[in-house]
Amino acid sequence: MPVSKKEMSACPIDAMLSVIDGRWKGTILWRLSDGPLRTSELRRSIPGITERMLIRHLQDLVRDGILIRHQEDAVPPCVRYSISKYGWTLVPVLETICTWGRTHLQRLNRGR
Amino acid sequence: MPVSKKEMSACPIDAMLSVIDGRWKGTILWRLSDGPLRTSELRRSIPGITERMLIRHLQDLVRDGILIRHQEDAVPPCVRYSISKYGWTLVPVLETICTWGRTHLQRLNRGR
DNA sequence: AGTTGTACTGACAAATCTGTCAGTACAGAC
DNA sequence: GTCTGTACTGACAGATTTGTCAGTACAACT
Repeated sequence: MPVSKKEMSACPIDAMLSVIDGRWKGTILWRLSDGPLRTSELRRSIPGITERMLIRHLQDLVRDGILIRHQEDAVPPCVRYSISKYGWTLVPVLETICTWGRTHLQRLNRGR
Repeated sequence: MPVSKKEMSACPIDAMLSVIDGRWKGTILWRLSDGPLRTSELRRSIPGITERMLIRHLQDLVRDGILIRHQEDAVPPCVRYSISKYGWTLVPVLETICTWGRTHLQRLNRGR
């Protein structure tokens, strides 16, 4: 049995979660849904994230086909990330998740 | 900065994922969406899960208000879990996740 | 009398994920 | 000539999650 869901079960729920699961992936996609950003712009727009984690998550998302990496061959390097056509199919799902999450947060706050 | 999303950020996406995140939680909810089950029935219906993990996840889900634990005081003990009214608001979200996950799995299979 | 089944807990090992730190190569600013 | 910024990699520590194993108390069955 796989220890992690990332090792890919045939369960569609697990398959979906393996794509957005990661401490910062939701936030990254959220930022990029307003338009493409450079690596350093993303880093500055997400308080608390480290460069290392940002790049690891970006690579995951590119590998899964959600993001596209545009590199302009220049010095200093200039890399821009954008949501792919396929990635856009994920955005409405994130919005559904977000809507439920918002009511959940309200429920938690009412609870005390 | 929290190491884990479980420590509760204000991000609605993270809040939602913290509820269903866990190696087997999706599967547990999936099984229970067909109706209440006893602990041991759940365990037998989910191949690969251990009793320890099942119980840990069940307790999380009860704590989050998603499941209800019905105990009949009898020997041997008889405990049944069902999805709460609040938990049912989560089910359509899981279905959305599942739908996307299914197309994602198809895409992965076409890719080789 | 020994085994099985029920629903759980506690202690701990193993796997995985996240964060920290140093280092790369080059350009432009000071 | 030193410092800053760019986009990354590699090695490793620390945290978190998952899995393994033993143990509980009682009843029913053989």
